[in-house]
Amino acid sequence: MKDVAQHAGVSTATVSRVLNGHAAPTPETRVRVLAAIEELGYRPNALARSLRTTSTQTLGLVISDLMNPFFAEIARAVEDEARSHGYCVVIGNADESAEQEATYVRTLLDRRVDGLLLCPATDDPSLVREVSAGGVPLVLLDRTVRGATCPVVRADGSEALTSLARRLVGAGHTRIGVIAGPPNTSTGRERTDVLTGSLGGLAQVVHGDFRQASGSQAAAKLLDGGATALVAMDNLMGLGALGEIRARGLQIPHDIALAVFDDQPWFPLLDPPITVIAQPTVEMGKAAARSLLALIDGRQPDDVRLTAKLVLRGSLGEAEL
Amino acid sequence: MKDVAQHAGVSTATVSRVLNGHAAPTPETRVRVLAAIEELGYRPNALARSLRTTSTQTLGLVISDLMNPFFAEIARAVEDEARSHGYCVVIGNADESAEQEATYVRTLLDRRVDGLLLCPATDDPSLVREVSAGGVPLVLLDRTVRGATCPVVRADGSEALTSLARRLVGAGHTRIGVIAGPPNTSTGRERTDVLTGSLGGLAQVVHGDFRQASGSQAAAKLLDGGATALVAMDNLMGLGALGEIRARGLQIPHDIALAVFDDQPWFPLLDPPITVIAQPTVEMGKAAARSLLALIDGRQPDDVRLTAKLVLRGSLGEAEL
DNA sequence: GATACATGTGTAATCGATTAACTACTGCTC
DNA sequence: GAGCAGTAGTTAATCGATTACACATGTATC
Repeated sequence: MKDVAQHAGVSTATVSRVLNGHAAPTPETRVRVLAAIEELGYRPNALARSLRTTSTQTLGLVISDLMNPFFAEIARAVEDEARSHGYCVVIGNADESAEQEATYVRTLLDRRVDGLLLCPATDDPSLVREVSAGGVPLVLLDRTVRGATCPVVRADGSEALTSLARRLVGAGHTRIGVIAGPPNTSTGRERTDVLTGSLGGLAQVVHGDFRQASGSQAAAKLLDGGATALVAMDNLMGLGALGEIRARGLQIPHDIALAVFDDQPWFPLLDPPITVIAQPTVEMGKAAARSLLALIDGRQPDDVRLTAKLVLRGSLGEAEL
Repeated sequence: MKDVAQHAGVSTATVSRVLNGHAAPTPETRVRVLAAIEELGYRPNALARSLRTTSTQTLGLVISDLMNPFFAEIARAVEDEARSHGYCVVIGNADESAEQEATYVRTLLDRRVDGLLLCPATDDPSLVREVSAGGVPLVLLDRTVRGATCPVVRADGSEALTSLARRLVGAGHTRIGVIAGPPNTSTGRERTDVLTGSLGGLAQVVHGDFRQASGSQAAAKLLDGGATALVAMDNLMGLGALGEIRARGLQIPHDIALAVFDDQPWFPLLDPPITVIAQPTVEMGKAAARSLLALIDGRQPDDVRLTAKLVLRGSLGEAEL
């Protein structure tokens, strides 16, 4: 910057003003400075700028797993929305581990992100409190924690789940296997509670960990238990369940009915196509980014609840008639 | 930091020394300082540290699309490897657009990333030159550019592709549709060249853009042209092709043979399971991260070429016998 | 007891920007 | 021509760390 100033015959203050679009400099000076910048190929140091202004124009996003297409799409949406407002996004992979999540959150705070989006690995509120205590704007995404005091953006699958339950019961299923998420995550618990609630005593629940392998194992256990219908509570466990069903040579929906929470582009390609509860993923990501930006801006955004929808495609068999 | 120093009755220099594990401070002083840090909940400002040390412990990763599972997995692998070496990764989504790619690269340079991983959207070398001119360590991943002067990490599918071609020809296919990537990307061009080369005159090529919709369109065109086999050059275009095949009610492999470049976890679940050329995605990501870290470390890593493998699953029909 | 040397800590410059406070100049009014 | 306002630009403090250098103290050497 000093070089540019010298080159243009002005002080660094003037260069800075030109850069930040202040009113002061004459058009003439402005042109000279811009020419010098151009000529020297000068690019301002964002670190120095941030240190001085205490704003990094960066959001932190901590999610459980980038390879889970659900979170990848969320990340994509957050990134798009943030960029359109001039913000960058730093993504942290927590790998469904609370410690790694905490590590990442602290790293991001150390780097002075302007705000943080978090998909908490567990519903333990201590990390959230730590962030809030630091005064950093925080929005929870997809999952919440016990007694959360910050804005939360999530999907509401209650209606879809009860409707799904009604259909399964109506079609005469009496042993319905639920491949549930971890009970210490809000989504894991809530979805399962709603579904088993509407199923009366017909549900058998096995908890997985939102990963493919656990889906296979849970499916195996439930099939052994005589289940005639399976509901997987996220797309990766659904993938695992599908693998197990295939490995046993079972036919959907004749031998086993299947529904999965969270849609994927390839579900319609299976034979039969898979019935799902589709979450408005992109909208969730965008809404969360918007809420966070509002918070950074000093406003106090409301919680957002977007409804997930039951999409019937054939894998439930007669339950869809 | 000043507060901590005061609290511990030492100077900021000593605090800094304790923080950075210098030999100097007495165990006694060290304990006092650490106690003060603990008590005040002090966390060093990474921005200030970076400004002074000119090292951010951050890598930049610019990819085409986070929602493409191939890139998501790459990102995941890069992130894992980087973290295990104490580095963070900032991910930028270029959306297969050269301008957006350039914008992102510049943003990352402005933030003084210690090194950059780039999956170039086109094979135009100007952006690469710009980065190199700035003296920032750079490694290309998956794709290269014309006359690249930096390390490149990519998959080599030649063997798998020629082997695939041999099988298709051997099975008597005479009109083989190739859903190719954009000709201005190195992977798009090279894969297509190798395949059409080994197919003699039997190939019909339609170019897509590595996205699902283009895969459907290309498949439609090729099917209209009488193709009896399709090869999609990436997983998203493969997804699109599958959709088109299904929409027309065609049976794989009876009516149409299909192979896809790049494996996905759900390909084995289709009926029949899809034959693919599997890339060592995770290894690519890790290798690229390692190369970049080596470069940052002042060493001069070699190019890496990992071989992609043909995985026969049934969607080629008699070509697999 | 003076000299040298090691050791632990403090002082102050530095990284590269922003910005409040100040100065110099121009032009206008009375 | 003094006084005042307004404008363009400079000087220097500041953000929060690191680190070269200086300094004080304690120990070993002759």
